[in-house]
Amino acid sequence: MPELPEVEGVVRQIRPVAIGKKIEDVYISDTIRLSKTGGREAILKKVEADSFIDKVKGSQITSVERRSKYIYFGLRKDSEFLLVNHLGMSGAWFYVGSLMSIPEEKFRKHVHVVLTLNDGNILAYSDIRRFGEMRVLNDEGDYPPLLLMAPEPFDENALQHFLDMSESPKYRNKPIKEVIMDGQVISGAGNIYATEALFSMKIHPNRAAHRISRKRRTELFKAVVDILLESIEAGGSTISDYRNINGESGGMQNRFAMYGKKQCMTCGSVTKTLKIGGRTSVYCPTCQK
DNA sequence: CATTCGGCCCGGAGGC
DNA sequence: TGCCTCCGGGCCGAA
Repeated sequence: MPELPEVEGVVRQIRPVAIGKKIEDVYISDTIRLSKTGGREAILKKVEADSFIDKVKGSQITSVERRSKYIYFGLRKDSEFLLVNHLGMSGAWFYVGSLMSIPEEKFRKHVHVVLTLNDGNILAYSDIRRFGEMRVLNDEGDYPPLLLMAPEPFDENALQHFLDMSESPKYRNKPIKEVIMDGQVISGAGNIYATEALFSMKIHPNRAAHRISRKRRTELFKAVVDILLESIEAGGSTISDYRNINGESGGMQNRFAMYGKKQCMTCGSVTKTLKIGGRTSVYCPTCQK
């Protein structure tokens, strides 16, 4: 499940091969078309398949940026607009000569959007679970949730934002893990990195936000930033479906101290799990208080 | 009016 | 082998 570090890795790889290229053709899978016909909105949100093609085909890619867990493709055709993509649970981009060059069958058989570039290669979007999203927007304002996202965690105002939000009426009584994973409080940290940061700080995931001192919350925020940076460095985490645009897995999963562990690496206790904010949360009952 | 909760978009994995 | 259940990021609408 791609979180900030995985999306950052993808963006860093797509940027040099995509910027300045023209999108000569666009393909949408029959599966997605069928979903739209059936009144559902798998992947393509608020836009019909043919309308999506009309808008994107013939445009030039002017920028590729990450914002939280979203990828923003800056496109230009007559005027500037955005193609915004969220990878959901299992979204992956592949930059290849043809679909047959996508390394694994499970990704090949779930390709739903293909952008043919004028360099002879394609950017193919595969999404096994179809939890991903694509939107065509004039700007961020066309999709208001984007405007509500917390600052980038590496921005200088992100810490203050986190401290303020975690003390606000809406969040102060919530479990700290749920607060960390809320994209309006911290951008880009999901289950994996929230779990790791809380373990490194020895904080119980169910502790109410306001029951942690400001000083400790400041340290916790820094722990989140550190784990995100470490993961970017390691090429992201591959649990099952994350791959970079060359089909390679990340390396961060080998450095987890708590996520997915049956036993605490520090004290040997059997770990416990709890449902927090609807997500499975693993923690050490001995180390985390 | 604000918060909470279930639904939605799904295939794959694991249990029986 | 085949069916059932669970899982999940994030938004949305109903309660």
